[in-house]
Amino acid sequence: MLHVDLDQFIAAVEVLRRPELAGKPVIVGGRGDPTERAVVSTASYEARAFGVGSGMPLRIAARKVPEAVILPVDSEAYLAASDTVMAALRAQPEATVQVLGWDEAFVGVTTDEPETYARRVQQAVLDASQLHCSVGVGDTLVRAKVATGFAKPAGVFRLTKENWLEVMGSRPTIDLWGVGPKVSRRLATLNITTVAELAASNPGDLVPEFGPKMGPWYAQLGRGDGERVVDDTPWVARGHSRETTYQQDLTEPAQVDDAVRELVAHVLEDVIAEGRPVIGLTLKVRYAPFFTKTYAKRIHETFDRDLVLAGAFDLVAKIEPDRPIRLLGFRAEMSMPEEARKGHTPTRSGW
DNA sequence: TCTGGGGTCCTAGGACCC
DNA sequence: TCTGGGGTCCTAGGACCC
Repeated sequence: MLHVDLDQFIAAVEVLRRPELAGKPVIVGGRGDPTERAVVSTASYEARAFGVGSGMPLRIAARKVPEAVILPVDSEAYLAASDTVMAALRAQPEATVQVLGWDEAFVGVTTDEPETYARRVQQAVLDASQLHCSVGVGDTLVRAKVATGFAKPAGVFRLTKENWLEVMGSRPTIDLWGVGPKVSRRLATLNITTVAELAASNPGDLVPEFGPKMGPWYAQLGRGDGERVVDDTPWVARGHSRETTYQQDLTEPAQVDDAVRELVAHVLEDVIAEGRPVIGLTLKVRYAPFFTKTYAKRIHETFDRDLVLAGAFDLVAKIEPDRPIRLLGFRAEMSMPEEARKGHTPTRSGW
């Protein structure tokens, strides 16, 4: 199978509609105002050369590259570009397409010449969208996904059982898709620092540290093994949430009340569009300066706005008083159609 | 003048039941 | 008087991804 990933997706879309930006350091984030609390969504190669990367506070990025062009996030434009790209992928002969986000997808296909097929896919995407992409070829989803990292920019790379350890074995575990800073550190306490060491580990040995599911899963990840089937089953959302970081910390209860009403109203719009009842609520609170608490409760299946709002205020009542609040998030979990409980991947989530 | 916003899934521990 | 063992549900929190 193939893993297709657009290069510099957001920055590339911005440059497409503003050609004068080509070759300049472009940073996209927040409302495009580096004095606000926001982070970088994407930086162009030119901006990355200055050490700017996604996730970095916008004001720090602006300080690193004073001459950068800073643009607001325009999700509708990216979604439209994404739809064009995904349609081009689905139009490929015999392709099964599993969308992972705005700018990437797995493409399942049976062919003796995957590199040739990959080049055709790249050309089709370019023709349809004027965007360049990189393609990883693999015999599992994990290997195809990891291969794409070696294909950038605009290339093709193959990673299979045959060359997995040769290519990945000496790399740190954090290079794996699904291993982050915390897990790589915990693995290191078990004397596992490289992919080869993880691949050679006994799955059972990881259970005490990571639990019955995650332990064996990490061992499998180290070998590059796992799912081999691209699944194009439509995604079913588990829930919807809204978060807001306030430019000024909230200090008054009345401010919190207003903020919660607004978040709940927005989430309910999304939930109502899904047409499935709400069964759970979570309130996330980031207290200034920087620690986060979540409060959750289950509720009986309901479509009723007032019941959801009442549940939200049950959770608000648990907020620690006298602490300034920097962020509020509200999530509504929805009941699932029984047949959709397992196995689906989000088609769209952030960037 | 640090640290977005949208998601998914897993785990620990307590409550409660038989 | 002391208190097993299995199970489920719920809340809180952790980790990761794009």
